[in-house]
Amino acid sequence: MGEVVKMTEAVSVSDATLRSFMGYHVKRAMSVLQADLNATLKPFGLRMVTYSALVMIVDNPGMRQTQLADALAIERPNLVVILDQLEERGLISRDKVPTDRRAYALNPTEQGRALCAEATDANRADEDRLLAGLSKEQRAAVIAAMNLIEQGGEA
Amino acid sequence: MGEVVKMTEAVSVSDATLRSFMGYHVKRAMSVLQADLNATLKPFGLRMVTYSALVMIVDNPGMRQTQLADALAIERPNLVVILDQLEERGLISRDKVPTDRRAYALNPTEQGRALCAEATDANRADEDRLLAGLSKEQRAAVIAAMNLIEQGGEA
DNA sequence: TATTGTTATACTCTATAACTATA
DNA sequence: TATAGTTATAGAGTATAACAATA
Repeated sequence: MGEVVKMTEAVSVSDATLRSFMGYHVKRAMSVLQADLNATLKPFGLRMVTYSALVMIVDNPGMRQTQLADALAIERPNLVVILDQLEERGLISRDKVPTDRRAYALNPTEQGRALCAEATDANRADEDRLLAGLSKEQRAAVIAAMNLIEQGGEA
Repeated sequence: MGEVVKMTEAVSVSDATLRSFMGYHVKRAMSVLQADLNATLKPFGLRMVTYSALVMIVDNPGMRQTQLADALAIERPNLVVILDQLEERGLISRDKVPTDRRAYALNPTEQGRALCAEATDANRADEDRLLAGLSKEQRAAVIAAMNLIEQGGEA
């Protein structure tokens, strides 16, 4: 350990270098978005992942677990626990596929559809509040930029 | 704009509902940005967090651990391990503060400053590549939007 | 042999309580 | 009492190998 060099008091901290990096800002924004989203979803007994999985199953009834894992960009083993939770709560069912006895067809229950619709409305309202300072065009521009970044990673 | 995420067989999966949510896109973009950034930092023996901490210390020599934790929005206990790594590699030092014997002043070493500059250059080049499809104005607009989201979370 | 869903496991990241030594 | 740094720990999130049943 060193000797005495410097001291800081009630001083402002400069993030001059980091501020010019996109990753820095996206990480911080993501942190807020995720916390906000999870708080909104909590009354429904859902988290960001479980909600995303439920939405996908409602939008694509009959899909298989491997498809869902690919679509959500998560690993198959990690999806199992998520689906267990949704199934235990009676929001989805794993139905046997007659043409392939290894696979399950994922389907939403009536309750699952209803909860999904409510959660989606709550979510929409929450994001509208959070993004109130942005015009529809600005919002679309940000989403386009995010998509571009996502594509760039594959190249 | 396509709604198709992936083709596992002859079947397309629709993410129509999720596509309209900002959180969905920011999460996916963040995943790419972080993977990309960490790959760029690997040759320097740094990760995203250790790099961020190093940059902050270089930009704000003498700052204390509590200040740094606040600035990076991470918990104090988690910062300890990060600083341990930077200190073991001789990139920073924890120097005693004469006016407060509880605290340490964080300072970069010469080696730390040098590595920080190299890593920052590599980072800049990497982000320029990833964001090549965006004009400077578009980039600034995205960063402004991210800042707005970050502020909104506090309200 | 390859694939579907599963189990077990491990590694990172993050969050909280409580300790020590100072203030 | 309160604060700075630390320790221990627990919870998410994420990644890989390997297994049983089936293709």
